[in-house]
Amino acid sequence: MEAVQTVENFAPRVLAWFDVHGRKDLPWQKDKTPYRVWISEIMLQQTQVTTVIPYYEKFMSSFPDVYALASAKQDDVLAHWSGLGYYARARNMHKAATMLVDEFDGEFPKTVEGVCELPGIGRSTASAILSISRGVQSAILDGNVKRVLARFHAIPNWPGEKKTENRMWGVAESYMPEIRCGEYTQAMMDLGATLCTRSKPKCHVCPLSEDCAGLASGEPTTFPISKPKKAAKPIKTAQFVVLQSDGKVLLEKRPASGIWGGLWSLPEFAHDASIVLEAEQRFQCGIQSVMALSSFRHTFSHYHLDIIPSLVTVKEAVGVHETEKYQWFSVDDAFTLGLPAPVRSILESVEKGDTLLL
DNA sequence: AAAACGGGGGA
DNA sequence: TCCCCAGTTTT
Repeated sequence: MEAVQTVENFAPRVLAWFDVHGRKDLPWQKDKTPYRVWISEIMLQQTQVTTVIPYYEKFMSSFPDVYALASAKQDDVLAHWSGLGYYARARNMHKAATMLVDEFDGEFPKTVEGVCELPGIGRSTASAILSISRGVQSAILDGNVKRVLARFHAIPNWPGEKKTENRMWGVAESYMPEIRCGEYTQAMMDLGATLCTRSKPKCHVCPLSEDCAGLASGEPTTFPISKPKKAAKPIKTAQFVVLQSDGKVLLEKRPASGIWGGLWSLPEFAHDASIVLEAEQRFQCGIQSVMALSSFRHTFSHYHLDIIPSLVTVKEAVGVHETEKYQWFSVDDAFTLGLPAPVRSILESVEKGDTLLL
């Protein structure tokens, strides 16, 4: 037995389902002019159907056509948008209306490329408008369609990846039928919004369930796979001490490998260590004063380091012997060495005298 | 708390 | 070309 010829059967099944279960009496489905469909698509990008309906009705009665919208005050347009969010889209829409009137003679462009020239309209929205209002054979790829296709093919990649998205565009176009284009677009949106939902999809009544790879996998909701999370970086904390004596600061040479390998850094203390106790113990010297410097976060590729720097002055450098590992430098000389960026920054603040408190 | 959403705009 | 953003809902 041959596998089901999906490309042949996909759209007919979706359309047959739509004929029975699809929504056909929404306000923007009455008089499907490009203008009315356009406004609905922009509103629906960000809000559920039930919320959009009253906004749409009011918007249409105030701005019944592109000329009314183009000649409206931006404030008035924004007032009609108030509560929908993403106000840049209202501004884009208003701008697009003036462009349509001034440059397109009030007529919507006939091609996807042309419609995409308008601000706020990209490939998917352009295809939605043209297929629904004019029957143009051009596929959409909004969140609903991405979910349906990702499940149907058990696509193992995140749709946010350009490569994956491009492949999905190819699939979407390949399923776009030659006839009933507008209804097919509507049907795919309805399928995603009412059946193939993010959680608890109603696979048992889905017209595509028979050869849905996502369902076959047993875990359809794992598709589309979610954004790869960049393993929340651990946060480490350390105290960095600028030990200062006689105008010089003590630097510590880092081991050749690992973080900041071979660079000159500042002595580090555990975040909960007492500066005074720790410094006297490690360096056998009398502390004269301790001043806090501003704490800040340094981020590595794999963790955050919260740095708590302080400026510690000692009476004499006695007890702090210079070794391979520890050496005294004037701040000016220190700047000529290889220093980790945060250490350089701490020394700069010391040089400027940016201490916080005694 | 984090991801999703569709397109714009800056790196 | 890639990445981040807006502003709200959903998970």
